[in-house]
Amino acid sequence: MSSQPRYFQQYPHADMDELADLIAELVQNPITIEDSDHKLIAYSSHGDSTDPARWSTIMGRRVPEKVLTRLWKDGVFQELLTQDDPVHIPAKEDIGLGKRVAIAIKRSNDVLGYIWAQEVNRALTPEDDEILRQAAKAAVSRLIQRQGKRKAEEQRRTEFLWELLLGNHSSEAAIRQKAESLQMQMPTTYLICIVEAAGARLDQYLYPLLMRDKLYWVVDGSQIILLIGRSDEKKDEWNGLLKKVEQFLADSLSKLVMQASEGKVIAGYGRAYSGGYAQIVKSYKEALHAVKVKKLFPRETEGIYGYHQLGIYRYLLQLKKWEEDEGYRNERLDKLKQYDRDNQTAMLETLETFLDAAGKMNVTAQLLHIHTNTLGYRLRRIEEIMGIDLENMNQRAALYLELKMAKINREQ
Amino acid sequence: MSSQPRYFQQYPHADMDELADLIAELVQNPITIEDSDHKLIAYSSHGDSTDPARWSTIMGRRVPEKVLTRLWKDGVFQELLTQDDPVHIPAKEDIGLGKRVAIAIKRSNDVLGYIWAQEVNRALTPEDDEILRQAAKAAVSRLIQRQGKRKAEEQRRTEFLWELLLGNHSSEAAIRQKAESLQMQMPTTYLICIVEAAGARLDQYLYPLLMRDKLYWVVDGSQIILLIGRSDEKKDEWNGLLKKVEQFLADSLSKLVMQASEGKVIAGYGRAYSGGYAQIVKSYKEALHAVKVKKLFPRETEGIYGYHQLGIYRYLLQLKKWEEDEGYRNERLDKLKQYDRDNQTAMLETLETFLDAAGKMNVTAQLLHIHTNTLGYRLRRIEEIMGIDLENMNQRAALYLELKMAKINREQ
DNA sequence: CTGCATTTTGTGGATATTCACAAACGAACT
DNA sequence: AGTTCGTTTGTGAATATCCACAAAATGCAG
Repeated sequence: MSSQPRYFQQYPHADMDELADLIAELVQNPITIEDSDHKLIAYSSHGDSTDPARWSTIMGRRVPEKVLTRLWKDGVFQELLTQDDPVHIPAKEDIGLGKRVAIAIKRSNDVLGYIWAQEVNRALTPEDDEILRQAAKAAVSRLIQRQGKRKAEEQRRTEFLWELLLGNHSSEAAIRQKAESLQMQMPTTYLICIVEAAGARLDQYLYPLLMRDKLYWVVDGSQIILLIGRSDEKKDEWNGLLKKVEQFLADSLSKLVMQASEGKVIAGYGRAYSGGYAQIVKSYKEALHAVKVKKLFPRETEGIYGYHQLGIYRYLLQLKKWEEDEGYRNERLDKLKQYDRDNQTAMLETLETFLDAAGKMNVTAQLLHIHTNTLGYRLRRIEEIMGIDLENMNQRAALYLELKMAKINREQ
Repeated sequence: MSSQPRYFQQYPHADMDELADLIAELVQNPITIEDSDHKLIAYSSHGDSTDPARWSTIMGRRVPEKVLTRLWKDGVFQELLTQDDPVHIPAKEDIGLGKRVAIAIKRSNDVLGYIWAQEVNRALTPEDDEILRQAAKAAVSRLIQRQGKRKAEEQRRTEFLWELLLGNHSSEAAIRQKAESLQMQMPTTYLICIVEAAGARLDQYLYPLLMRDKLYWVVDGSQIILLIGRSDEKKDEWNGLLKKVEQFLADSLSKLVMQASEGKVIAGYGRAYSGGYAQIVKSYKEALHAVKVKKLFPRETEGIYGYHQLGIYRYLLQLKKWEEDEGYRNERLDKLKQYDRDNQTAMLETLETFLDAAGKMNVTAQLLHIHTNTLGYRLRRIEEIMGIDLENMNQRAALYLELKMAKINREQ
C-alpha cells in the first residue's frame, strides 16, 4: 500500500482546469469540479460524450436544481458529507444523470467542493477511487483560497442580514445598494422563518433546503433564521407565492421534526410581506413570537408554524401581560383549582380537554378514558362550581382563553 | 270656593312642631312631617293612639326602610311626586301601617318633604284634604332653608365623590377624614355602577333605589354613577355581600330596562373591592368599560351588567387596539366578506350565528330559518373559502374573537 | 363496620349530528 | 330552450347528545 503511486505530486499551483484534465486522463472519463455551493469551478475538455446533467451544469455554470434536489433526496450528499471515500452513484435516467462517481473535497470537516467523474468510456475501478481520493487532497489548497474569499463575503452578508432583521438600517435605497454590492438578489416578497433545535446539529438537516433554494440565513445560538423569498418569480400572484412558501415550509418542517428525534425541533415563521424591506423586522418578530408560543404550548400548536395560524395564541401572551398589569385575578378558575385540590379530582383537566375538543362529548370522554355520562356529570358540576354556562359561546371562549393563559405560568 | 277659610294665615315663622300640632288639632288625627329624605322633621304630640309605623319613624327619626320599600313598590310615592293633592293610603297591616293620608311639600317640582296624617280618631274628609294642601304650602318656606343647607352639603358630597371616582385624592387617611367631615358612612366593600339613558329622566326610576338604599350617587350628563356598598353589614362574608349586590343589580336593572321603554337604558358595574378607596377608580373604569361594550354589542351582552361577566368582550376593545397598532388585516374574514359581496350570500351571518350558538347545528338552523343540511353545506363552504377548520377550538375561538372585533367598526 | 354523600357507570328513549346520495331550484351562459 | 353550476332541501342510516333514572363504586365520618 505504501508503494502506491502519487498521481498529483507534480501538481503544486497549477490551474484547476488543468487538474480536471489530468484526472480525466487518469480515469479516462469526463471530470467536473464544483465548489461547496455546486457552482462550476473546472471541467475536463477532452470528453466528447457526456450526459444532459453534466451538459446543463457546464452551460449554467452550476448544477441544475432538480439534480441537486434528487441527490439530496436520495441521500447521496449525506453520504458525501459524512465519508471521505468516493461515492458510486447509479444512473438516474429521469433527470438525465448517467452513472458516475463523486468525492467531496474536504479540509477536516468543512466541505470545500466536489469532484465528479462520469462513467461513460469505462467503469471506474477501486484504483480510480484512489486517484479521486488523491485528486480531492490536491484540490484542497486551491479551494481554500476561494473559500477564504467566500467566508469574508459570507461574513459581510451575515452582518447585513442582521441589520435587516433588527431594523438597523437607514433607508430602503441604502438597503438596495448594499444588497447589490454584496451581490445578493433580494426577493420582492419574503418572510422570516426560524428553526430551533436544542442541542442538535441543525445545519445537517437544513443543508438541502439552504443549498437547493439559495436562501439567505443567519445562525443565532441554537436558532437558524432564514430569509425566505424569491425574486425570480416576477409578477407571480402574491397569493400563489405565499401558498407555495407555506406549503414548502409545512412540508419540510414537519419532515425535519420527524427526522431530528434527538432534540426537540421547533420552527415558526412570520407573515409574508412584499412591501419595503423595513417589514423584515416585523416578520422576524412574528417568527420569534411563533417560536415562543410553540415552546409554551407544544401540544396545542402542533402542526402550526405560521404566525398567522396561531389563532388565539397570537394574542395570548400580550393578553396575559395585560391581565397582570390590571391585577385581574380569575376567581372562577381559582375556584375550580381549589375544588380539585380539596377533592383530589381532575375537573380542570376535564374542562380543558372538553374545550380543546371544541365541546364534543364523545371525543372528550375518549381522550379522558371515562364514560360519556361521567363527563356529563363533571361538566354539570363544573358549571355549578364556577357559576358559568358552557352552552354560552362567549363564556366558553373566554374560559378557553383564560385557561390557556393560566397555563403559561404553570408550564414554564 | 273663594270663601274657604285660610287655616294657616296666622302662621308666618313659627316652629315646625307647632305646625304639626296645629294640623293635628284641625284634622283631629296624629301628624308627622318628614323631609325629602324621609327623615323626621316634626310630629304632633297630642295623639295618644298611633300605629307601629309611626312609632318606629319617631323613635328612629326616619321612616323605616321596609315601609319605604313597600310604599315605593305600591306606587304611593310615584303618586305623591306627580300630583299636588293628598293621597289616601289604605292600611298595610303587614308592615304595621294604619290607614292615612299624605301630601308632598313642593316648590314647583322639587319635593321638599311630606306631611302624613294618620286616620285613627276619625276618617279624613275632603275638607281635611284642603287643610293638608294649605299646610303643605305653609311648610314650604321653612323647608326651603333646610333644603338650602342640604343642597350645599350635597354639592360638597358630589365633589368628594368625583374626587374618589377620578382618583384625585392624596391618601386613604385624607379620604376617611373628609368622609367623616361630610357625615358620609363609607362602605368597606363597594363597587361602582353606571346607569345611562339617552333622553329619559332616569332619576324618576332610580329614586326608589337611591332613597331606600341610601346610596351615594353622581350625575354625569346622561349617566348616573352609583357607589354601591354597605358598611353596616360588618364582617359579613365577602362573597355573600357580593352576591347580594349582584342579585340586587341584576334585578333592579332588568326591571329598569323594562320600564324605561322610551329610550335605551344601559347599565354596567365594575368589580367589587374591599381594599382601600383607591380601588374606586378601578371599579369606575371597569363600569365605564362595561357600558362602552354594551353599547357596541347590545345583543351579545344582553343580560350582562358586571364587568367580570363580560367574557371575551372584556378583552375585545384592547385586542382590537393591538390589531390596529400592528396593522393586522384579517385576510380570512376579508375573503368571506368578498364572497358574500360577489355571490349575494350571507355566509358571514351564517358563521356568526353558528359561532354564537356555540356550534349547535339545529339552534343555528332555526335562528337562520334554513334547513340543517343547508347549514351544513354552508359551513363546509365557509371552511373551504376561509381555509379553516371549524372543529378546531383554537381556530373557532380565534374566529369568534376576530368576528366580533370586525363588528366594532361596522356597528359604530 | 355501617350509613351517607358523592361520583361513576349503565340503560333507554327522544332528539341532534354527520354523512352520502339525490332531487329540485334558480341564475348565468351559449 | 337547454345546459351548466352552485345552492337548497329532502331521505335514510349510523352515530352522538341529552335527559331521567337507577345501580354500582368510592370515600369519609360516626
